Amino acid sequence: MERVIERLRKKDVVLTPQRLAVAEFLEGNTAHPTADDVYRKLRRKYPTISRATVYTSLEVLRQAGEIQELTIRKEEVCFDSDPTPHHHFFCRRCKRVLDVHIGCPVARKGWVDGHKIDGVQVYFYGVCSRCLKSGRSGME
Amino acid sequence: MERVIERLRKKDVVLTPQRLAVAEFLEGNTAHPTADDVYRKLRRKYPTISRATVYTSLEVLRQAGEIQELTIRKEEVCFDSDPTPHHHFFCRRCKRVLDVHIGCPVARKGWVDGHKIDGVQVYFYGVCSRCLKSGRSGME
DNA sequence: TCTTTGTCAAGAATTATTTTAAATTAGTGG
DNA sequence: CCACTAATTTAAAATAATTCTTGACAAAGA
Repeated sequence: MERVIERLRKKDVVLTPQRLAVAEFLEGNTAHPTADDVYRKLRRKYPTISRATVYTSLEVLRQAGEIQELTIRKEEVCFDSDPTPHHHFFCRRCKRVLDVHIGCPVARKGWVDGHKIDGVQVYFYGVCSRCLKSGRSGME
Repeated sequence: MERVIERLRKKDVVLTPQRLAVAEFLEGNTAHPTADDVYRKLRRKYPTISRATVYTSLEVLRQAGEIQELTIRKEEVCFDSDPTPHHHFFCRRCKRVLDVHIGCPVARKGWVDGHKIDGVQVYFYGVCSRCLKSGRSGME
C-alpha cells in the first residue's frame, strides 16, 4: 500500500482518501470486481462516497498503470488489480473471472499485419474447474 | 445468402424478413457493425423495423452460430459475420475493428488450469497500419 | 374456422456509465 | 499553520446501450 502511494505521487496523481480507498480495496484482490462491487464495498467505510467518484478513481488508477480494465463480459467492465499482461477465463456457470497465467507469444506487444500493438487481452470462456467438479455443465 | 437460409432452416430457426435482412446485411460485411449500425442501415429498406427486433435477430443469428459477438470495446458490442475463431485488432485512432488472421495455439479450444474452454477471444489494441501511414500516433 | 404458438413494433423500463454544477478539499508557497 | 488555486467530490440528472412489455398479427395445425 505504501508503495502504491509512492508510485501515484511520483506520477503526479492527486491523492484523496477516496482514491486510496479504491486502491486499497483493489490491492491483492483477485476477484476482478466491477465498479459497482467497489462502490458497494467502500460505501460501508465511506458512507458518503459516490458512484461517480468510484468510476473516476478507477480511471485514474488505470491511467496510472496500477490496474487494468477487462471487457470480458458485455454486461459490465471489471477490473484487475494486476496490471501486468496475463490472460483471463470467464466461467459461464459461476460467472467468476479467473486469472490464467500461461505464457503466450501473442500476448507480447509488437506488431500484427502492420498494426502497432500497445495492448492485448485474451479472454477464455467456458466452465471453470470448480464448477466442473461440482458436477454441473454450466448449460442448465 | 442461399446457404445462410438453408443453414438457419436446418437449425429450426424461424425465418422472417427482418432476420433475413439482418443476415443479408452482415453477410460478407467485414466492418464489425454494432447493433445500432445494423438498425440504422436496415431502417432505410425496412422503415418499420425496430431496434428490439435487430437485437433479437442478432441474438438468434449468434445462437445459430452464424455470427459472433465481440466485446473488444467497452462502449458497445459489435458483431462479426465470420463465426470462425480468429483474432481482432482495435485501432484507438480510427476506432475500426479489424480481423487478424494469424495462427495462435491459444485460440484453440481445450483446457487451461483445469477449466474447460468453449470459446476464446483475442483482442489487440493499438494503431492500425492505415493510421500509422497517415502520420498520426493515435495519442492526440 | 378456431386455437396455438411465436414474431413484430413501439415505447417504456432498466442498467451501466458519464456529465453537471455547486460545495469541498488537496497540494503548494508563504 | 494559513491562504490560495486548481482539482476533486457529490448527488442528481442525463445518456446510451440494451432488454422487457404489450397488443397486434401471422403461420400452422386440428
